[in-house]
Amino acid sequence: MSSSPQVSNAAVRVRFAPSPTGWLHIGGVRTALFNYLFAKKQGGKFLLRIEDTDTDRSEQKYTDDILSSLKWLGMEAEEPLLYQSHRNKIYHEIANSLISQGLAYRCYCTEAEVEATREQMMKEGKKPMYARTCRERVDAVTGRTSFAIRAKFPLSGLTRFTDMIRGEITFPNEDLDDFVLIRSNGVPTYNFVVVIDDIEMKISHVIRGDDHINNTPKQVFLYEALNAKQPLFAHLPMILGQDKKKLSKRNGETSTNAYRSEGYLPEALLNFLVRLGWSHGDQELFTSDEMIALFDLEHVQVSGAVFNTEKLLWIQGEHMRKADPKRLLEIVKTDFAGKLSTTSLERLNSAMGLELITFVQQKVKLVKELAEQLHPLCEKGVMTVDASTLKWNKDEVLKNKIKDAIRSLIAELKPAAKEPSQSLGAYGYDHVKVDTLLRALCEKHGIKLGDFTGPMRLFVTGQATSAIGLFDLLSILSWDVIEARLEACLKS
RNA sequence: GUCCCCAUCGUCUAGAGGCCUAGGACACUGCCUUUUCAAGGCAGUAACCAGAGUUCGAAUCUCUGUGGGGACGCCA
Repeated sequence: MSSSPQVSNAAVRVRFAPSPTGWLHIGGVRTALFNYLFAKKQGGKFLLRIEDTDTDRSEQKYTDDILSSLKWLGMEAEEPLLYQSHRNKIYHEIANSLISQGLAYRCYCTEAEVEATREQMMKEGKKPMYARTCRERVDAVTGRTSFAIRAKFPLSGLTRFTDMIRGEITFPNEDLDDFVLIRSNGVPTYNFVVVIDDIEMKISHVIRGDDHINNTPKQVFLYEALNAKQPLFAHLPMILGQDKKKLSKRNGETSTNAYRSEGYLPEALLNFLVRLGWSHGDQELFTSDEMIALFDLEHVQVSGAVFNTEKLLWIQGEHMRKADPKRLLEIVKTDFAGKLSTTSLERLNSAMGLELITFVQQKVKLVKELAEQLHPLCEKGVMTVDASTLKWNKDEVLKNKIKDAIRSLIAELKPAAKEPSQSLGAYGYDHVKVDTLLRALCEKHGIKLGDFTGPMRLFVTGQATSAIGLFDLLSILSWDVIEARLEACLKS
């Protein structure tokens, strides 16, 4: 995504902070996008942090995927990435300092004990929480060496913060837990490190999914405990599946690379995503520059949005038609080479290939479909086709008339193509001329144009449905290929 | 269960008290165009969760109810 010149506002710093425990989630992309757009619009910076504190589930391949997908989408970090796994020492120092200030404490309870009280409270109809057994403990428990570190969260009062999208949100402190800062295995938790790192990175605006609203009071407590200035919070509505529940693998495709391999263009995916929870009047279609110029938090929706694949496909089609054919050619070559043969790929690189793309991109929506359409058109030989559905199978007389007409057509075109490997377009047979010629032949042989073109289209395009008209094909494809395919048609 | 958030066509949304007999888009239906159609053009169906209040006036403000979602982890 390119960025138009904006006023520089160095104070605006936002981040996208995924955890590398899965492929880049499409909902994560929307979060990243809103952060990115906000930063670009304000002239601030977009940063990236890898939240890999969950050592069991974090994997390098997922980090690689997140980075390559973001690059594909044109949203790259403007400062070096921060990896939480590299900052363990700092987290421990801060935790210990909180203990010495009386803002955190060591908890010697085992996970099983904590789990037991949680279940008990649930049964009693209370909010499941830690029983605060170790909160006022002064010494270590005899016989136990392993401990977690917990926040000493206030027992009463209110914690509030202002959300830029929803206004003031208030939580009674008594409903909040003494959450864990450092696990007994020494690994710090999300709620703890997110605050430390946002302070370290000088994040001014935390823009994230609204599933984090409930985490915010815990984090507000930590900002105060660490004596740091709170960032401004903006909680985005969730992206929902068709079942109106949080989008997950169960109710829709969530990995970004899946959309790429389906043949979606990055700008189309972003355009679709930006309209999920944000609007600018009646405008549906945005270029990447327009998104940056128009984006604002004021028009972000508060309620969840269902991920609508049909609309995504429509937006994709709109962007496909506007895309630069040269760029589409490159995408076909890098992402969809497998849809073509060595020969068709080679011939696609010619002027003919580019001309075909300009036609096919008007009809087809996905780049994958573009590649599939292009293959038989660029192949040199005769394609195997299923002629059983042709109308002429039911009418022997018609079939002969059509074949006669095709013979006449070959007889007329063959001498015209002085160099058979050239296209007839090179000899003046453009769309209009082909049109006139075919209509004249139909009249002469007493057949309908539709009946005439049916079998020809099947054999020339090599497929049942073609995104490009026969008249155009006859002038674009090289004559030797057309002739061979028409001959095959005569033999069928 | 407890806490938090939310509530306009099937879906994405416009809407900041009168401009709303609620607008746009996707999808759907019909028609047109046409050399196939998967493109294009035109038209149509379709919504303010309910009830009270505030007001001359409410989709817009308040309250209650209902419904939905999210969070309640030594996941992030």
